[in-house]
Amino acid sequence: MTNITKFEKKSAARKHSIIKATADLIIENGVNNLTHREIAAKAKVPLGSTTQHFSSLDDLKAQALTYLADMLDDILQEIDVELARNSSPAKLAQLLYEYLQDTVRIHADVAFFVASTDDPSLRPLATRWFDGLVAVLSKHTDKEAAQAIAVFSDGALVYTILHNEPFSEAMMTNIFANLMKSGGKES
Amino acid sequence: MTNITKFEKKSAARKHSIIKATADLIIENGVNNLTHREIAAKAKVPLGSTTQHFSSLDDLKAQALTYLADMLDDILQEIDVELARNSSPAKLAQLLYEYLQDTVRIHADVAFFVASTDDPSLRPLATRWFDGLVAVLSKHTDKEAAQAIAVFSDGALVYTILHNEPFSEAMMTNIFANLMKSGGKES
Amino acid sequence: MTNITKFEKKSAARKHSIIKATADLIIENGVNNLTHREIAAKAKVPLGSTTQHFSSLDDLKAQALTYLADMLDDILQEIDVELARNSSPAKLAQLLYEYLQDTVRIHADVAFFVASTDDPSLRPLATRWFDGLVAVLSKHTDKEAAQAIAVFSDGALVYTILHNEPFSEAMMTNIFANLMKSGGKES
Amino acid sequence: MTNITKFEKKSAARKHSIIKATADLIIENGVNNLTHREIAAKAKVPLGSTTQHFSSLDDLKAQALTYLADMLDDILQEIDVELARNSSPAKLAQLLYEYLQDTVRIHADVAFFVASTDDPSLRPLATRWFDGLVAVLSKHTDKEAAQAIAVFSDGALVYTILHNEPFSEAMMTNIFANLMKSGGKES
DNA sequence: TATGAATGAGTCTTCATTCAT
DNA sequence: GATGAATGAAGACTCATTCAT
Repeated sequence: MTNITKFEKKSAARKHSIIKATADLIIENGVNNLTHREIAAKAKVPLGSTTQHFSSLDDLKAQALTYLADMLDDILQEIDVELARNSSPAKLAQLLYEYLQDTVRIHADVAFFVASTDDPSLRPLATRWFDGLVAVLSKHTDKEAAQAIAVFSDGALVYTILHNEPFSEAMMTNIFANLMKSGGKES
Repeated sequence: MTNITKFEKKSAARKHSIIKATADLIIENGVNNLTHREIAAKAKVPLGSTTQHFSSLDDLKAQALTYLADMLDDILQEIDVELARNSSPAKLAQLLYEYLQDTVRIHADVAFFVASTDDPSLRPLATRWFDGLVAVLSKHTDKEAAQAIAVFSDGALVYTILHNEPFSEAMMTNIFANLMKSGGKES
Repeated sequence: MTNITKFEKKSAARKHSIIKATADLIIENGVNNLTHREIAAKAKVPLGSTTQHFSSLDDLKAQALTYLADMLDDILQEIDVELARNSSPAKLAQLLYEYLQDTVRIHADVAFFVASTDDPSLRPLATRWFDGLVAVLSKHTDKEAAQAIAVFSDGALVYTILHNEPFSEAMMTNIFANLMKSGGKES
Repeated sequence: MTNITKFEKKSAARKHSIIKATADLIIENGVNNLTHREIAAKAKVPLGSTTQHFSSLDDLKAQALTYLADMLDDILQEIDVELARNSSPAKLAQLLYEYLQDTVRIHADVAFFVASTDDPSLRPLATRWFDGLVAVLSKHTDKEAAQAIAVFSDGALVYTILHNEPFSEAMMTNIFANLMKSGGKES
């Protein structure tokens, strides 16, 4: 390993720690309350580092949101695996209920939405979860039901944020049962 | 009409025009991008007027959001009236589809959500639509189905914002049919 | 009594209540923290009244300080009367100690000083107490001792403000005894 | 000298020049009439620099007052040295008379007093001179006389400010003679 | 390349004073 | 004369971004 690569590694590590700190602050304070100073403090790097590696605060924000979106992909994969074993409405409800209990992830989801409200170029981050969920569900039900469930799950996210508690697992079980059944019949 | 009431009327009118301008800007630019200067320009009043009647920008924001929320109540009442005549899933889907086509109103709804994300005291504004819709729907189906439809409709709102087009009316018809039927059975 | 005089009386009463409220606020918040709004609120008069009867806030401040200075004259007269009966150092110390315990009056004295620091035209208000005390004391001791005691008493005022408790009465007795004795001898 | 220390030196120099400018303005205009703008103009630095190194205007004010207080300590030390050689009342009167002739220093003293009137946390600055003077005097007379002289000297400061001329040196000589004699006798 | 001081544009907010009613 | 809405000047403060070192 040459010195140059060492440098690069070090630099990349620092860059990553800044992205991570930014992501943490997005979860904590919301996506509209970022400042270079707070990010530098959280990441324990000099202020200059937060402008050195990123063309602007918006750029850094976008990268942090992307980082968070990648994280959400992991949940999706877990859901995919679980549904392969058991795709009953109750199982699906359970999996989504767990997701709604994860403060970090639902705040990340909110951040995608809020950010894309101000900057349309960030919309793909906000639709990634929706599209992914539809794809996973489509393996077990028809496309229309999959979409219905995905839309419902976004509604449940909103409910959870506004009520400070996840939408009822029992009701989700019933609802998913109906949506999947009907989906199967109608498509 | 005495001079005093004339005064009050004029003053109230100006205050209202500031609130209206703020509401317009919320719809146009999002709830996180308000400044006294832009509000004053939009309302065509001097900068000082925007602080004369409101204790802070947050206060003004809250009043503008309340004004928008009151506006949404009107739609709800229309839906209430329409459903009294015909509460079929297709009719419900049609009414919500119309709502989702109204850019101003869905952006208002988003503003409630986004604002309450940063300031919990604004949450009641964000839940007002949800609670109202549940109340209206409860006249025609059981409570659980009413909630399911309301949650779904929030999801459809998110879908609409993120995709720049309302969620399919046809699919909503199917979905509501299932949710209402099931609601009827289970309760 | 004609209507006009009634008006005048009413107007004068209102003006006086504004001056009184201003004086109260000077004691409470210091002479540098006056606003028309707070004065109007304290006096329970409309905002306009506080500018109608006074050419400026500085004018109002000056009148309020004059009102307070007049109040201090009363103490001086009491001291004068008391000293006529007993002009011993102990009596004098007791009288000044009482004065130093009166929060309102010492804050008034501070206000004169602070105000005259910013506006030399107010200096006469600040020297009125000093000059009056010298005059009263001069009846019982020579001029030089009278001045010495007056200067000392201003120092004791400063001490009292900074230490939040009056300067020792016992020490004042000793000190006055020396200053008066010496004054008698040396002049 | 490394680059880093060069940086620090330059930065510290600028910070110091801002504090110095603030101190100058306190002497010139009084402690209640500071603005960032005037400070920046006086220090010949951009407006932003006056907020870069100080958390608030109050913080800057406090640092400027501390700077002035440190300056006053120097006089005290001179007095200490002089009194070691000759602690006669006449010498003491001469030293204090010199002090009262120094416009900058007496205005600094006034600033401590006025500032601590609005912000009790600044009181230690205002009592520093008094406590120091008592300590120095205590080497040459008893504690009570030392306190008496210090109180008197605060009174003489007030006199000087209000009359625009120092209190008489001759009278101070007499007064100190009496206070020290009595002190000597009573302790 | 890394750093953080420097800058200045822009923000909210306060309030004396004016003046229409 | 009485009122309080209207105005705008001025203030404190924040912070993204630049750039000298």
